[in-house]
Amino acid sequence: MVRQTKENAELTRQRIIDAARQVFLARGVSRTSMEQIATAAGVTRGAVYWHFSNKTELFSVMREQVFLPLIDRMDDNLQLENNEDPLTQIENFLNGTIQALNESSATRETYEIMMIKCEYVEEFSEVLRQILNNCDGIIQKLEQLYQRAKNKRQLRASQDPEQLALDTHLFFSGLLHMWVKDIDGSHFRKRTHSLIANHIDLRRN
Amino acid sequence: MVRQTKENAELTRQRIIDAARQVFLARGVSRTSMEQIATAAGVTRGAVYWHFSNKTELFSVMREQVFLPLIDRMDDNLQLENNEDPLTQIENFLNGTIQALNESSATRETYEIMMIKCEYVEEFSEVLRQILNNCDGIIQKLEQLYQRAKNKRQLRASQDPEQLALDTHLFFSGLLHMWVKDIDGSHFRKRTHSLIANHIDLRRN
DNA sequence: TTGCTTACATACAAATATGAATGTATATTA
DNA sequence: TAATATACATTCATATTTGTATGTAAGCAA
Repeated sequence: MVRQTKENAELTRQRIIDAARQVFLARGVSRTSMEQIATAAGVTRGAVYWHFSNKTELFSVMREQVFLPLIDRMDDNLQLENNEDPLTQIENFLNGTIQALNESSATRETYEIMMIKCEYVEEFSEVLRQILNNCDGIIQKLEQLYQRAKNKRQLRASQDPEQLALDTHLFFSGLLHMWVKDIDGSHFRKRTHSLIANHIDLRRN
Repeated sequence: MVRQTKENAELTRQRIIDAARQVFLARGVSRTSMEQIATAAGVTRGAVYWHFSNKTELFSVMREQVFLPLIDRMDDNLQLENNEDPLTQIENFLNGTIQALNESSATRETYEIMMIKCEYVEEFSEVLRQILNNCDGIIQKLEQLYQRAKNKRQLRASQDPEQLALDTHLFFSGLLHMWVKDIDGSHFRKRTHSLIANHIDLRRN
């Protein structure tokens, strides 16, 4: 088979991305060779290089396929116009992210690759900066929501929205890391819901 | 120079470990070759292979040089016999760990390597399990301290020591990650102290 | 239908890495 | 002080990986 139709080529491209995710997950990004990805996708390196100029680009595409939609969802979920009560809105946002991990293996695997199967050096340190920037956005939105909660007297007195937002972000950042590392689910995965509820409850008036 | 005295050999060994840390930090563990480590240490690969059987062993030794003392310090700091008030004890423990990062570049660099310059696959997944186990120990001790705090009526009513311990652990886990990633210090490093104080304050009666 | 392009496969050259084997001069020990 | 073990350096054989270059059959446009 030498020349595919356009749609088939698109399928091949996606198969390569999926294969890359599998191999990255199993062997780590650095140890993964283009040959291994090609084999896993059922093509040769020629095909991989035709679709992607190198491993870094392939990694970026894989990452963006999962993260761009995720960021959109976050933006939706953290909208200020939402008329739910702010604290519940935050809780829903946190739960929603965990739900995305539970429901989509591509999302789950990509998170795992990015957290414990990737070394952030050279070309990859750019990715780190993007992550940091994304964090900033989330923190800002959390702060605004906490501010609204404060205005509505939902918070116990003397709580600073900025500090609460940072605390929540760090909590959730830690939770995601533990969720990913806790592969067998015994420690954290099963308790996520109550951990989040408790975290929010600490703030409630 | 062909045969060193025992003490000199020990110095060489330590130079190799320090060199490995530098190269791991700059290039990531996977991309680092024994040759690069040797060059950085001012020896040849022969010397490196003489002291360490392979890169994995060298990595483990580097890690343990920093983490074993650190775990000891944690154990000391979280002792129940300490007669300080429990919440302050937790706060001191958290601040102490951050202080260790600030004061020792070896500690700081090793943390950074382990968090964003290492891929936890194959031989390295064992390390992940060790980390998880260590976390369990910390969580348990935090829980006991929160229990003592509760007995002393330091906590606001209806707070569960186990949940508080988990929340604190996740907060601190996230903080360490952000601390490491936030290289230029603009986002988190400078505010660590107040973040910790605020986290503990949320619990105080 | 012809001719150009596409979507790959195959082949090639260069670089890099590893572990082990071997060499060797000096510490150390008996 | 002779024998041996140590602390390396040097050499070697063997993989692996990468990017590119080239080949090729089939799709597609004119």
